[in-house]
Amino acid sequence: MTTRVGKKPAAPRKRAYHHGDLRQALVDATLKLIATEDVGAVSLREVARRAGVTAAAPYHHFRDKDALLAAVAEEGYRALNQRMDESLSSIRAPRTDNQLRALARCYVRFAVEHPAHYRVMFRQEWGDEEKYASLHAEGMRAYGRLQELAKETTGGKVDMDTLAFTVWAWVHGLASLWNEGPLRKKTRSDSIEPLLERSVELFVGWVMPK
Amino acid sequence: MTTRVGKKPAAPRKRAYHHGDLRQALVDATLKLIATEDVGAVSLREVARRAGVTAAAPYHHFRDKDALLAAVAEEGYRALNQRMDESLSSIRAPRTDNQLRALARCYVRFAVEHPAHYRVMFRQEWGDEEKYASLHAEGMRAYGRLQELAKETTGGKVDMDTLAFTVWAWVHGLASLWNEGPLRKKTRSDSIEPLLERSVELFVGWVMPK
DNA sequence: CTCTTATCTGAACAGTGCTCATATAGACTG
DNA sequence: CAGTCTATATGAGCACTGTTCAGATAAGAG
Repeated sequence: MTTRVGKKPAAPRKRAYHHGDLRQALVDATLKLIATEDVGAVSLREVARRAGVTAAAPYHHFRDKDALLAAVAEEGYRALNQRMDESLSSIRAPRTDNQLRALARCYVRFAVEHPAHYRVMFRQEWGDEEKYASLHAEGMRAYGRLQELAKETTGGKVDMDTLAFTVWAWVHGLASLWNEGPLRKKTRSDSIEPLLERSVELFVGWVMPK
Repeated sequence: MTTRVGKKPAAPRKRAYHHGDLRQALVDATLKLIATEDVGAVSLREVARRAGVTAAAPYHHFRDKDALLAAVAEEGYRALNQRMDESLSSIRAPRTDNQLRALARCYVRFAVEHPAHYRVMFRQEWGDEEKYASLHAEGMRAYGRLQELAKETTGGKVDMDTLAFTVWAWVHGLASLWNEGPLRKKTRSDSIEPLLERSVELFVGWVMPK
């Protein structure tokens, strides 16, 4: 039947079929949608509409709506990872404290610049790591950077995972609290930058005292 | 028909057409729903169904679905605040480090024990603080505890708000990362307790060095 | 007792996720 | 080239959703 016969060995590029590459087009349409609207405005039908295709077409590329959103989330992690790489490689004095500063800043900035996208990345639905394996893989790449940094900092002797977790919790908390509101209301500025800068210095002072 | 009590001041029993306190019944039904299912399973119609009422009835008590969820969120903050109060008042040696430990533990535990409820409390929809004034008020009561603690810690001299924010970000991050998955997968235990305990000691050691 | 008002119903509308039989267009085989 | 074969897209349809609205009903005020 329509179950895979194993003939097609992971086509590197989907050529011009009916649409071209509908899968990516759907992901892009979703990204464009959540860039302005919030994630609640994402409906499979609207996404299909924007891709110029019927409501049933996406089901040939994604198992269901969650599968599309998972692909969007995965691309979020990819973008975040790339940004972290760029940020780390552009440090003049690559001491661990500067690396922590760079990672924290670009993590929080990414989340604040793309709130809906960031929210999709952390939906509870992605819990099943077999079902969403590639998403988890990409997410773990991000965590890997924190782990490496933690290893350098602690010298591997004490509880490096706890440190990495705690750092992640901190930046994720800053970003989430800002994006979801309650934190935003307590500060004068409409930018997170001042708060971010102060929190970073506070935190770095704790983790890496001179 | 069941018992027909003449007076009905505080609405003990669901009565026929006009049922005692539908508003609270709807909130309770939602709470019962998200105690087992996740928040995506909450539909106004299902909640109405469980309250033994038609789909249109809730609209006499809540402007829309979000208004119901906001009431649920508000009750979440109330429960959290109560738990924090109890926790703080049951400390033997009320030093600031013990207070921070207590707050962090009971905050994270609440979030982990009621993941869906906690998630509702931090929906981006509550951004409008005029529209959801009472919700924001209850949320700020929770933040107030952190602020007080930060004031005691810093003696009011340095950046107490930054400290309070950072602490909040930390506990919120721990709870969120655990609930939404990525963190959970990196630890052996199916309980957050070991990780929580280590993170708490790490953090307290930073904020309040001996 | 009548009248008023808050509450609840039943029906309806538009929109959703998803399935299925059917149509079509590239790609593969001969 | 013709003749498949299969992935892709369609359009209709189902069950469900949030929300509105005219009308029924109950509870309380006069």
